[in-house]
Amino acid sequence: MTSGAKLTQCRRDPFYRTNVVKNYCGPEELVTLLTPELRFPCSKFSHLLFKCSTDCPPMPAADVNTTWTLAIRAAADQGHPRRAVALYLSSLRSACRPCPFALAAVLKSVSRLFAAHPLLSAAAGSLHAHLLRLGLLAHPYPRAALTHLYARLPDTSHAHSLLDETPPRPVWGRAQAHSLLVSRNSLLASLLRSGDLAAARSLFDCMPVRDVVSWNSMVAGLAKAGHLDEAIELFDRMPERNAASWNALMCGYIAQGNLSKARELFEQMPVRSNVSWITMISGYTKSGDVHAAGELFERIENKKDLYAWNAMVSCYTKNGCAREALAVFNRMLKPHVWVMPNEKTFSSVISACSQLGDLRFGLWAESFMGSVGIALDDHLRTALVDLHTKSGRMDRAFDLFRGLGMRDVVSYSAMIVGCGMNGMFNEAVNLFKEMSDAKIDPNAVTFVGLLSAYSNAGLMEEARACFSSMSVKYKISPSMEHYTIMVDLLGRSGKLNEAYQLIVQMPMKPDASVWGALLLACRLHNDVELGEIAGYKCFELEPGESGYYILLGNIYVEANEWDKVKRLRNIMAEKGLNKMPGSSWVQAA
DNA sequence: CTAGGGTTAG
Repeated sequence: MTSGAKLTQCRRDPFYRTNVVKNYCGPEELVTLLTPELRFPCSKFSHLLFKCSTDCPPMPAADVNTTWTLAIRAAADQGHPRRAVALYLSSLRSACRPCPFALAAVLKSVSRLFAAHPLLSAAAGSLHAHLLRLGLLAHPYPRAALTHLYARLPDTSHAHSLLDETPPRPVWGRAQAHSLLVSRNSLLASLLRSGDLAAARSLFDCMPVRDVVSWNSMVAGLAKAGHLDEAIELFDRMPERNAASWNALMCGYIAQGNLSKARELFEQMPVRSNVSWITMISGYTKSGDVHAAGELFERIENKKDLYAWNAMVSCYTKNGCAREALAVFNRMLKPHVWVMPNEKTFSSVISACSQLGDLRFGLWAESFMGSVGIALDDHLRTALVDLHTKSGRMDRAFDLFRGLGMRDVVSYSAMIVGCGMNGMFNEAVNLFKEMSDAKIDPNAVTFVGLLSAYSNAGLMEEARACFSSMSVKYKISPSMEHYTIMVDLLGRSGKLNEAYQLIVQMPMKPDASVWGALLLACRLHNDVELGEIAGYKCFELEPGESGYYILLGNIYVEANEWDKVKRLRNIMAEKGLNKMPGSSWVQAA
C-alpha cells in the first residue's frame, strides 16, 4: 500500500478524528514503550530459547515476511508472549511489512503480558494508533484482538466504540461476521469478570449470533456470582455444550462449597477435559479434602499438564502437607515425566520449604529457578521472604521485600511476622506504620506478627492494646493463634489467672496450643492448680504427646506432690507413652 | 488462525 493510500484509509476510519491518532507511535516509539516489559530473565537458558527462534535458516527474500509471521504466531500460540512481541519488534526493525495475522498474535500477547498492568491502557492506545497508521484497523482479526485488549481495561468504552464503529458493509465477508462475534464475546467476558452482570446480560440478550463461548461465559459468570439457578437455567437452554459448559457449572457449586454436587456433575459429564480434573482438585483443595484431591489426581486420564501438577503441589502446600507437596514436585521433575515447572510451581514449593523449615531445599529451588531463567515475581518474592525470615536471614528477607513491585497485605504480613519471630520489634512496628500509611488494611496474619513482636519484647500493655484494637478498630476477630500468643505472654509475665480467664471466654474451643501455652507458664511459675487443669486439657486434646505429661510432672515434682507424680506415671504406662529423654522426674519417683 | 472454563505468596 502506498503511503497516500494508507493515509486515505486512515482518514476514513472514524477513529481518525478522535485523540487516538495523537497516540500514534512509529516503530521506534513502540519499541521504547514495549521493551521494558520484554526484558528476558537474565539466564543462559532463556537467552538460548530466544536465539533459537530468531536464528531462522536463510530464506528467499519473498518468504521473509511469511517467516516472521509464522514465528510470531508460533511464539504466541505456544504461550511465549514475550518472545512473540520481541519477534514482532525485530521484524519491524528489519523493515518487514506487518501482516494482520502477526499483529493479531502480537495484540493477544500484549494483552497477556500487560494483564492488570498499569501500562495496559497506554499499550492499547499505542497499538491502536499503530494499527490505524498501518491501515490494518479495519481488518477483522487485529480489530477483534484490539477490542479484546480494550475490553480488559476497567473502562470498556473504547471496546464498545470499536464494536459500534465497525463498518456496516463488511469488506471482509464471513471473517468479519465471525470477528464481530469474537469481539462481543471478549467484551462479554470482561463485563462478567468485572461483575457487571446486568450489562453482560443485556449484551448477551441483544447479540445477533451466539456460540458456545458466549453461552459458556454467561453460565460461568452467573455461577461464579452465586446465581446458580440462573446459570442452570441457561445451561439447560444451551443449544450445544462442551466440557467448558460443565466446568462452569461445577465451578459455581464449588464456589458455594457444595463439593458433592460438583462431584456429581463431574462424574456425569460426557467428556472431561484437563480443566475439569483441575477444577475438581482445586475444589477439594479449598475444602481441605487432600485425600480426594490426591485420588482424582492419580485418575487423570490424559497426560498431566503443568496446571495439573501445580494444582496438586499447591493442594498439599495449602493444607499443610509440605512433605507430600515436595514429593509431587519431585515426581514432575523425573526424566520420564519432565514437566517444566513455572513460577507458580515454585511459589508453592518455596512455601512448602518454609513450612518444613527446610532452608537447604528452598535455596536449591531458588538457584534452580535462576538457572532455568524463572524471574522472581511478587508472589515468588513473598514466598522467599517467608522462607528467609523463618531461617533467620532477615537481611536477605529485607532485600527481597524492598525489591517487590507492589507491596500488599500478604508481603507486609510475611515481613512483620518475620520481624516478630526474630525479635525485631521496632522494625515490625515500623512496617505496620508504613503499611497503614500506604492505606493497606491489615488482616489476621498481620496481627499474628505484631502480637508476637510485642510478646517477644515482653511489652504487655502494648500487646493488650493491640489485641483489643484488632477487633474493635479493624473488625478482625482473633483466631486461635492470636489467643495462643496472648496466653503465652500473660502466662510468662506471671498473670496466670488472667491468662486462664482469657481462655475461658474464648469464642471457640481452645486447642492444645492454647492450653499448652498456659501449661508452660504454670511450669515457669510453679502453679499446681492451673497447671493441672491445663495439663489434663492437653492430655485430652493430644493423647499421644508425652511432652505435656512431663511438663505437668515437673510441676508436681517442684511442689513435692509425689503421689500425683506416681499417678501420672501410671497413666503414661497405661497409654504406652514412652519416657522422653530428660524426664528425670519419672526416675526420681 | 482471535474469544470462554484452571494453577501462585503470609
